[in-house]
Amino acid sequence: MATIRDVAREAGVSIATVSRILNGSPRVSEEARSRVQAAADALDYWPNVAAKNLTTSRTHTLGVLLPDLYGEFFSEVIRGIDHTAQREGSQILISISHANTDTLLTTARAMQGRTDGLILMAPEKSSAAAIERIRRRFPIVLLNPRYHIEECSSVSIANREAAFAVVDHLLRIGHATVATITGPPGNVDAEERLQGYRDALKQAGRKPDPALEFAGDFTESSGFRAAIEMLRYPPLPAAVFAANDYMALGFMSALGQAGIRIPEDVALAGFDDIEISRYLTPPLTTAHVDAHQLGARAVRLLISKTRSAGSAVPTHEVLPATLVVRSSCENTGNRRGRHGRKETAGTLPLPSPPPRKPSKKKNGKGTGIPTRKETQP
Amino acid sequence: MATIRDVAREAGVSIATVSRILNGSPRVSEEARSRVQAAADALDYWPNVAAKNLTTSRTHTLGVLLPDLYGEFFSEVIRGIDHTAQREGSQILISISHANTDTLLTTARAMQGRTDGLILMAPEKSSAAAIERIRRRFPIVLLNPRYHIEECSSVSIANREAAFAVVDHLLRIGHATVATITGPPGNVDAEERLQGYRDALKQAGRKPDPALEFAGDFTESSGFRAAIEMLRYPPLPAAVFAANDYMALGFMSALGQAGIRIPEDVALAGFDDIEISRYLTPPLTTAHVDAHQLGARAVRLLISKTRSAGSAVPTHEVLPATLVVRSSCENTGNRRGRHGRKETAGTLPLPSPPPRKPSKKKNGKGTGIPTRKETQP
DNA sequence: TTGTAAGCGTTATCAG
DNA sequence: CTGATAACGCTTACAA
Repeated sequence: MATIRDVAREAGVSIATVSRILNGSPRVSEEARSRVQAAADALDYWPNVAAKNLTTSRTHTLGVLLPDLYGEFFSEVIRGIDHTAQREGSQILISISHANTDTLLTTARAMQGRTDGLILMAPEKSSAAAIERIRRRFPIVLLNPRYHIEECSSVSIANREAAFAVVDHLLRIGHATVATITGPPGNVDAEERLQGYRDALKQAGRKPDPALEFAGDFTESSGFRAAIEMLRYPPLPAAVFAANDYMALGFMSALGQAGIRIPEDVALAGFDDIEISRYLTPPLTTAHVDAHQLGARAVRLLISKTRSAGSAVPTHEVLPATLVVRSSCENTGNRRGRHGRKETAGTLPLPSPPPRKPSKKKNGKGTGIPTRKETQP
Repeated sequence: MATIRDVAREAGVSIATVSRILNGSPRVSEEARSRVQAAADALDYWPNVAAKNLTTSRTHTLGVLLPDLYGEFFSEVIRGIDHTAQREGSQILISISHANTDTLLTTARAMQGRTDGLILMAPEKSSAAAIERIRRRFPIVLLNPRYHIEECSSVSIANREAAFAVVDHLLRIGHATVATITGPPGNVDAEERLQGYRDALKQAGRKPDPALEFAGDFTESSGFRAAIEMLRYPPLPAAVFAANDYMALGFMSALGQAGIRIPEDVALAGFDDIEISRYLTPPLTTAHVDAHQLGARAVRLLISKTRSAGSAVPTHEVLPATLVVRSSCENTGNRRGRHGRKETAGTLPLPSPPPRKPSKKKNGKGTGIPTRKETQP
């Protein structure tokens, strides 16, 4: 492949001149400029980015270290990161699935010299030590985990507040007992959501009951298993708060098989508002998390950090989550009654179009939980 | 940050020795080894990867250029890529959303010197010219698009064959008319699936009817709109094949609102088998695509290509897709009859656990369409 | 076994 | 405005 030297020779100038021209330096003659451009085009010259990185010690690349996520949340976070990075003229070097502190460190090492900073999502508390070592070498922004490492900037989700809002809603509309299906132990999101659940109960004057806290791990199948567990020891709770939508999905599936109706027999709410939640039967009440925004914020924070060269004080942004009320949590007051779904007559009523996502308000730092009542999609 | 020179000074050896030791060269004295290790640890030395890339002209990094995908398919492809790359000791540099040929080229340029090869997914046919330029500089593997660029290795999905199998199934179980909701025009997957649909009709002795081909664009809302369109001009077709699951989802949602039942009033099938398809009411018949595998294959192909230094002939792998039959496409022979779902008695039957994914058979190159009949999840 | 020194492809600092 | 030339941090002959 052609190097800057080839271009210089072809254009009959020095490599310094080529470099200047190709980087848009102002003090160059029009004549040299056109000769160099022609030569570069003729040779189809692409600069070697690694070499450029080395001399400038700027890479215009952001490292992204994620746990082994999957599904929509994962994809939206990445999209948010990449879109924003692209707008800021940066690329992203991704690595997923750092199982443990060791691989986390290894991956971070592989970023040395190739990234200007790191976006790091490590929901396990045990990674704190590794993070401490990493942050001495890179500007970093922590994604999501709110167990504060005060020295690092972070952007996280108002898990506790939103979970509180969800459960509070269930209680307010009259559900007598509210159970929960938790996320994996040691996971910060899971713990914060559980805390929100408990706080809501307490505020309503009820004591959290361990028998109502079913262990899950954020997978559908764990929601499915939790349902089986509940069915084994009746009576069913009036309502269930699953710590994420996937578990709610598994829960619904199990109940469907057992012939139990939602919300008539059990009300249900989830967390995350994954795309399909609104399409379920019934549509799922949940807390909407703007994953795209989460990634976007992290990038902006990180980029501003790399610009101010470490002098800046760490910022902690908390993204609010929106309570989205759909029919899965209704209190029909009609437990074990007749069919909820009405029989349709022979005519074919035209449905209304699906609702759009909530407008993305830019009210960044608040932790207030906006509520939205959604009609049937 | 400490460089190799600092370590050398600290250990009292030359930088060459440090390099040798840190890269596990055999011919070094035990004494030097321990001194260097100690120095490296003390200084917390992390080698600069960009510099290493420059000297060795190997990066152990794979570039991944994707269109603006989202959702599970996207996330699974990336996971498949990253997992496999990690196992092969490589990292991935991702860039998504190359809207057009221009940005595609720009992004590829940013990879120069930083990646050993490129995995490229560009479902729009118009990118062919750009691909042609890129492949002169990098070993590349094309993901998915089967409009053959013979010179490039590729791994793609048996879109046509699987779509054929789906529609063929609908016809075989007795659905008189089968409509389709298509993907966006110009998209290779969409076109191949449409072709499979038409071929199945033809094989059954029917002429494809443009009035039964509804235009969609792979989004839920386009499925929703297609449903409205169908409702506007009765009668409904006996069955509908949506070119992906998201559109099937939107379709179901619209029909649910209109009080039309699936499969009693209209049978439905999708494509992709996204995670939630099995949890829908009713569970969705679809073609299972192993997105993770797709990514994994691409990585293996690319890595073997980088090793054999361009001498190898291009390989074209086609990943089969599995027809997954669930209840959304049943022929109840009971159109507009009574409720399909049986009323449940007072007892609570325990559901069976959710079905697992099909076992990932390693029967790579075939295009045969394995079929799987799935009981209710 | 170890050290010296020549690159790798750029940018950036000087003189001119 | 332009050209030498010294970095950048590392690997790797080639000598010793």
